Amino acid sequence: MPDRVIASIKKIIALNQQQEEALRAVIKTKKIKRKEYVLREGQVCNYATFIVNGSLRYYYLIDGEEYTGQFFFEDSWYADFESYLTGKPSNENIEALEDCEILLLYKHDLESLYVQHPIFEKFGRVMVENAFLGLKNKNKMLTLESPEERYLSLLNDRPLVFKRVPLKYIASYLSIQPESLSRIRKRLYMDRNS
Amino acid sequence: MPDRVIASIKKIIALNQQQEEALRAVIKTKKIKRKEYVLREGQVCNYATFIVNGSLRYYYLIDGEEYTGQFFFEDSWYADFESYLTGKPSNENIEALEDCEILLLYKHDLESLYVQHPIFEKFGRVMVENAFLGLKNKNKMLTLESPEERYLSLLNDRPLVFKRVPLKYIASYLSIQPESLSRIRKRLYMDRNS
DNA sequence: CGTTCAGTTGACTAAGGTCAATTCCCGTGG
DNA sequence: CCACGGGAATTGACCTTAGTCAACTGAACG
Repeated sequence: MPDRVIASIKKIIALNQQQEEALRAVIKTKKIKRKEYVLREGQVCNYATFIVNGSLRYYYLIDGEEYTGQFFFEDSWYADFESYLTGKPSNENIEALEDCEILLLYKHDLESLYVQHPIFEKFGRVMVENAFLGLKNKNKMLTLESPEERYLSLLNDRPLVFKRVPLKYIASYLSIQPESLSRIRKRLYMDRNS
Repeated sequence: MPDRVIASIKKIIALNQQQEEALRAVIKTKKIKRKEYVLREGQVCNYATFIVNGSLRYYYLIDGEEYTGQFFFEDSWYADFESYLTGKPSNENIEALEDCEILLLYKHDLESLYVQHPIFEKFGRVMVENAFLGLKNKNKMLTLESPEERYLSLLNDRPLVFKRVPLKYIASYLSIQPESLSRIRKRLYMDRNS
């Protein structure tokens, strides 16, 4: 079952037999059910999560409102790097949207790997870079696009999201109200047939 | 003149005499005039910039429109870490808002410092973390606050910006049109006196 | 003194927010 | 297997506010 995560890492760095074994030795597997949490705010995110099956979202809770930051599906990684890097408690909640099988790679173990096999440092660096890029993209989306454009971009770029995520979370991710998302969809539908 | 940058770094890591000398040896100083550029899109940002005097902003140019990402004043650092970390050309333009004295710490030199004095790695890590935090904060501002609230937050948190940055760039930073910023200011002013 | 550009103002439009009501869908328990 | 309950999604009515385009003002600079 950890084969998938090995394959994922091999897309970033080449591993020899020995390195692959070292990695396998520290990977923890875990199952969580829909609506359960990988991480709750207040906890330190001292691991990176790889999704084997299922989907996750993370959100902030502010004044009782949820603000969804991102969705993740199988074969992808996520960690709250703000918490991971600084060791401070996270203010993110990472929730399973579907039943999940996930793998955990603890910071402690990854740092041991760095020492034994420095090639893993590149992996760590790429993870952080990707998180960076993700944030920048979301920033761009929010600054450059109107709510309607954001909806269309998401529909175009990640149609899978609409198959597997409830609309209210998508609205939250797009920074609009569910009612507005509903109207945007209706408007686009009606425009198309006129 | 590099004393200020030394002081800034010492807030993050303790330096002995030898380490301080090694650092001084690689710091480059530079002066740029208002409206000149530290970096133009297409160039690789292979250095971090420390501002001794003056102010900078960075912006993206998209369809002929400028989107201001952030402002920086004396005693602060900036780098496009997306470009810095990946070595790819930047799509940011870093422009002087006022005449500036800046210091450059090249990636090449910083990496040599890592080897000679591993303590500098912490400095590098903290720089990346701070950039991360900055992005997250901007994200939060854009998702959680209305244009008016963004204006008020900026006014409250960084009044200096309003003393030293033209309103049109502030509008761009807040992701609103200059006309709207003008009306927001008027509205707030009139509400206060009624 | 005139040119230029930042900033403001006006008129208008469109789109998203809010609150309330309704419908739809799905899972659970009887 | 059906009925019911509850949350998700939609719809309606109304309001507020930002965007757009155009005109005007004002200040800085040569």
